[in-house]
Formats: sequence, C-alpha cells, structure tokens
Amino acid sequence: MTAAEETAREDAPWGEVTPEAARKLLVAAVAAFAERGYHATTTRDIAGRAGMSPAALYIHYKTKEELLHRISRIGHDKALEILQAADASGGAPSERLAEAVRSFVRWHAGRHDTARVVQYELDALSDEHRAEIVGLRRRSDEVVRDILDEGVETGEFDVPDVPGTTVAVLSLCIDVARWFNVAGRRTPDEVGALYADLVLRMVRAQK
Amino acid sequence: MTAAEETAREDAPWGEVTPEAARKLLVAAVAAFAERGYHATTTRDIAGRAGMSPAALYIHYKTKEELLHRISRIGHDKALEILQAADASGGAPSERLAEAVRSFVRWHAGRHDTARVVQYELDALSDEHRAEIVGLRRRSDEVVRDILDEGVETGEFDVPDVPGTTVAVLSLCIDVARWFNVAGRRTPDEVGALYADLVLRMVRAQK
DNA sequence: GCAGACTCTAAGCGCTTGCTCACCGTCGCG
DNA sequence: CGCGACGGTGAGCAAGCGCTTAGAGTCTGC
Repeated sequence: MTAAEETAREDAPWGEVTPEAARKLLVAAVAAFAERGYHATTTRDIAGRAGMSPAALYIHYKTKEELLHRISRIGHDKALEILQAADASGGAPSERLAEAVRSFVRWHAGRHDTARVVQYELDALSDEHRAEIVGLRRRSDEVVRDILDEGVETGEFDVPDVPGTTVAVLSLCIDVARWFNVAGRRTPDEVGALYADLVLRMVRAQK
Repeated sequence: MTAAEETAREDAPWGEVTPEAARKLLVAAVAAFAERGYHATTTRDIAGRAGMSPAALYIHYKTKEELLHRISRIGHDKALEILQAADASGGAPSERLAEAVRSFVRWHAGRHDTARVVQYELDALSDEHRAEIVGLRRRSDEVVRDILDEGVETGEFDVPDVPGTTVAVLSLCIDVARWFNVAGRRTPDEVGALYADLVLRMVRAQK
C-alpha cells in the first residue's frame, strides 16, 4: 500500500473492506445494528439499506453473525490502535494519559454508531469470536494500566487502586458511545477535552 | 402498609409485584433480559424459567414489551429514590455527592442484572413508555446537577462544566452494570467506595 | 354443593426469521 | 464468438416467533 492509499484508507473508515458490495453491506449493518441492536435487525433490513436483495448478503458473508464479527474485529483493532498511538506519542505519563482519553473519547463520540455496535453487542458473538475480541480488549486495558503504573512510579499520579481506576477510566470513555447524540450541544472534540481533564483530576496529576 | 411490611418490601426487590405468579415471571424476565438482551429473549424462555407455560405470561402481562416496561419503571423509580435519599441525607455537598455515588454504584453492582435491563434496553420500549422513563431519568440528572451546583456555589467544588460533569458522573455509575461481574474480585461496597473517591477527585472537593 | 371467577395449560395460528437454491445478466479471455 | 466465472435476484423453505383460544382445574362465597 502506498502512503497515499494508506491516508485514503484512514479517512474512509471501512476502506479495508472489499469488494464495494461487501463494504456497502457492512456499512448498512453498522447503521442498523447501532440503531436497533443486533437481534432486532433483520438480514432484509441490512440488504435493503444497502440497496440489494437479502440473498446478496450471503455471497459476501456466511452468516449475519460473521458480519457482526467483522465489524467488531475492525472496530476493536482501531480502538487498540488509538490507545497505542497515544501511548507511543511520548511525553510524561500525564500527557500520554490525556492524549489517550482525548482520542479514545473522540472516536467513541464521532463514530458512535460503530462504537455502540463494537462495545455493546459482544454478547451476540459466537463463543470463539467473542474470545478473540476479549483478547483485544485486554490489550487495551493493559495500555491504560501501564500508563497509570508509570505515573504512580514517577510520583506524577496519586492512585491508590490502579486496576480499579483503569476499569473506571475505560468505562467512562466507552459509555460515551451510549449517550452521545449528534443532535446534542457538544462536538466529539469538546467531549474529548472535557473527559481528558476529568481523568487527570481522577489520578490527581501534578503538572 | 405497616412498617414491617415496608421493611419486607425493601428487602425483597420485587415485593411490590403481585400476585406471586406475576412476580415469578418478572424475576425470570429480568434474568433472561440481562443475560441475552430483550430481543434475543423469547416468551417461551421467560415462561420456562418461571416454571410455567408460555400462555401463562399473557394472563399477567398484555405483551412482552409490557413486562419490560414494568421492570424498567420499577428500576428507574428505585434509582431515583436512591439518589434522592442520598441528597436528603443532609451534610455538605461533598458528603451528599459521595453518598449518592456510593449508593447508586452499589445498586448497579449488586443488582447488576436488573440495572443492565433498566439502563440498556430503553430502545426496546414503545414510544410512550420510553417517554415516561426518559422523564424519570431527567429527574435523576437534576439531583446530581443540583448537588454539583451547590458545591460550586459554596466554593467546595471546582467544576468548570457542571452539565458535562453531571453526564460523566452518571455515565460512570451506570456503566458499572455493564462490566460488573459477580465472579470478579470486588464487592458492590468496594466499587461504591472506589467510585465515590474518584468522583470527589473529579470535582476537586475540598474537605 | 354448586355457580362463577380466576389461574393455568395444550395446541396451534399467522407471520417473520435466517438462510438456500435455481436461475440470469455481464464480464474477461482463448 | 463461445464459455466459464462471478456477482446478483426472486421465490421460498424450515424453524421459531409473539400471541390467542378452548377448555380444565381450583378456590371462594352464598
């Protein structure tokens, strides 16, 4: 992939899904799952939104659950990538923590339809697929926990309970996908900034 | 209702639901909805868990959605009551905020099956029922926002964005229902104490 | 001791669901 | 030009869904 193609792929969220018909179906499924939930969405609904017949879905995906799995997998990869990028950005633990929260929240707000499916439809996955996804989530956990540990070590943070605070920070960010509303007053950037500040207060970061 | 009956009702979560068969069906529905979600749960599943035939459900409830509505209504009443009780307990804003978070979180952890249904199945309600529930949620919002406002006024809190912080505090508490696991290491009391501390840090409460 | 109300069941109706299959148009290629 | 591969459709199947109905058992009040 050239640099230009890579940039285009970053800008177009589902650029890695080909051919185009498969991507159209997947985008339609994200919208439907986010709006009504996985179980309340029918294959006819997905195909209809994509402007295709119900049978077309089964040319590109074996089952409806495979569609959910592909969405969940790509979304979790993206979420982990965001946290890792923030961690790799360098700087003091407090800077990296703030950047992690800011960008993680921005994604959950800006792509709240995708995030809602990714975060709240785990139970609908098959046992194998769920196990795979849970592994990715554990790695996201570790990125945040490691930053907190570092900050405690340098004395920058005052956190008596690192595992508990890790859960709370991630929970706070993830739940943005549930309540965020495009019609609301705040932009994803604003929510990201607010939440980064709140989390720095939680760990009592010393500048 | 005598004081003794009131106490008994408090201890038994669904004590206000009568007759017993209706309560058994409702308890079964809470378990099933929490485990698999509203749409993935069948009326046969609910009746089976209650040890009854599918038709029995329709003697006590007009539809499956009415069952969800009763659960949601009772749960939201309880949630609001918890927050109001904390607010009415007197004391400084920081004490009332801590008590509100502590008891609200304790409920979301201890009754995480009920809370999960109450907080995450709103979309499955009919338009009228959802509107009623949304009204209750707004009142819960107001309790927390008022405490924050008071604390800012007395100078006890340092909160630049009260509406945003209100959303964050409630979101943090509510999401406990999603991740809390009985098999996990923490008790509801412990999570409540941890979260009360984290929230006091978020508002930079001065003792 | 029996009428009537109440609670529950067995059976099943009409419909929707996830998914399949026989078939068809449109390409690239020898 | 003929032909196989590919990506699509219309129709429909088996299963499961929410919910209904006819009738049976039980309990209460007179």
